[in-house]
Amino acid sequence: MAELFVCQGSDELPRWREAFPQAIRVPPSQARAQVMHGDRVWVMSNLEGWTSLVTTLSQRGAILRVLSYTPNSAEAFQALDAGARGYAHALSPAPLLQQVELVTANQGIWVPAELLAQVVGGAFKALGGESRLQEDALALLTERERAVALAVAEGQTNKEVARRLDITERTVKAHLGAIFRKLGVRDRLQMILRISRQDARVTDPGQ
Amino acid sequence: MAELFVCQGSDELPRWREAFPQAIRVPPSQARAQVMHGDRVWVMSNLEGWTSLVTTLSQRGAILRVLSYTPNSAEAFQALDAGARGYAHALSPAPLLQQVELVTANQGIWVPAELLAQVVGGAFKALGGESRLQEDALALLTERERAVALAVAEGQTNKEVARRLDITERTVKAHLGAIFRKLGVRDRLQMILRISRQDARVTDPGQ
DNA sequence: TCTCGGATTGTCCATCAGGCCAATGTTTTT
DNA sequence: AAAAACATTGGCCTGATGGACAATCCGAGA
Repeated sequence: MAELFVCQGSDELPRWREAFPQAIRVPPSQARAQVMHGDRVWVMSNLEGWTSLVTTLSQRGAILRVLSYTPNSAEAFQALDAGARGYAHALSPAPLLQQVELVTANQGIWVPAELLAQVVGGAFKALGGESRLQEDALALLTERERAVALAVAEGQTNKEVARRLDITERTVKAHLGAIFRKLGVRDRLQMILRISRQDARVTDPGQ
Repeated sequence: MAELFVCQGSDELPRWREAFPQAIRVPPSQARAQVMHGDRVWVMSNLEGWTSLVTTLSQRGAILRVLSYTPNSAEAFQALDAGARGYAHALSPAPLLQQVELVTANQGIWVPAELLAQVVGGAFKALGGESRLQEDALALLTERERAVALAVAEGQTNKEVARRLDITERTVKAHLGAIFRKLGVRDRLQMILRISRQDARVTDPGQ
């Protein structure tokens, strides 16, 4: 039961490597030859013909997960329809990837919380995972800090945020400093990754 | 984070008790009062108004699973649509129930394998068939530029990227300049928003 | 062969980002 | 009432960032 990662030579995905240090990288040309029943396989959605590859390998009895740089519901459907059991952002942090691994290895389906609603149907109320943790991070902030954080998360500069909130750029910096301290990040980049992308730790229902 | 089992007085479900010895049985009348955010809840589908109960509790932030004596895809859909993350046979053996627990506790969805195709397929149809892949912003970049972009998208500084790729910080800047030009963005923030968070549009104007 | 795009590095420079120290006024909590 | 937290702004300083202009090397084509 090998752990395999099908990708182009260029993609190293350090976070993925961090999550699965013992896994094997496989070029798409050799995937069909190497994957066997029971293998756990990750496939990048930027490969040529990834859907047919996923179909083939899942019919063979492998557990398929698809990673995408641009997750969207349409692609998620393609992945699931092709037989994948998991679909996530290619740049997801290691704990999240391990969570996906855990879920899919146990006959579960894993898709990003924000796509869940669309995957299951119109009115699916998915209040789990990301949104909750996301709000946890934002919940640590004050009203004003949250406003600054959200503006910065849209890619605005301090000056632009200042104009939008009608305060001085200096004040924006003050809020940002407080935000960084509270969230334990070093700069706006890390902050964005913290509040706008999925973050998860594996839950062990250890009785 | 309690483990709760909402059922009529008659249902004892020894297998369920075996799987979760420490769990609490709750009559449906008290479920709304006792369930809190983060609780893991199992609901029997033979209860009056189980769908609204599931909806309420899942919106409250609990993790919902539905157990049925007569599993079928229609009911599975109802359960998922109401916010449940798991759906299984009420008489499933203990290890399977624990598996459902594990999967759903980790943001996964669990439905019986024989219903999987219909659930996924149904959602697929509901959204209007296959759709075209949006062009990948990363595809516009060269091999090296992509590597830089991905590293930067993880929140790394130019210096860190330089170390990782074993090039000068100056070269990193050169690549970034080319990336910004190609993607039409002004800085790394905008680039990240561009390559790692493309909005999920299902609309398909072409065709 | 000669040109073109890509990878690499350099210097110079204006701007941006954040940290540090400090201040004032308001609101909330104890 | 006193303490703590929050919102606001100031100056100063260091390092990070990105553009402009320019150079070298290399492989793929015309």
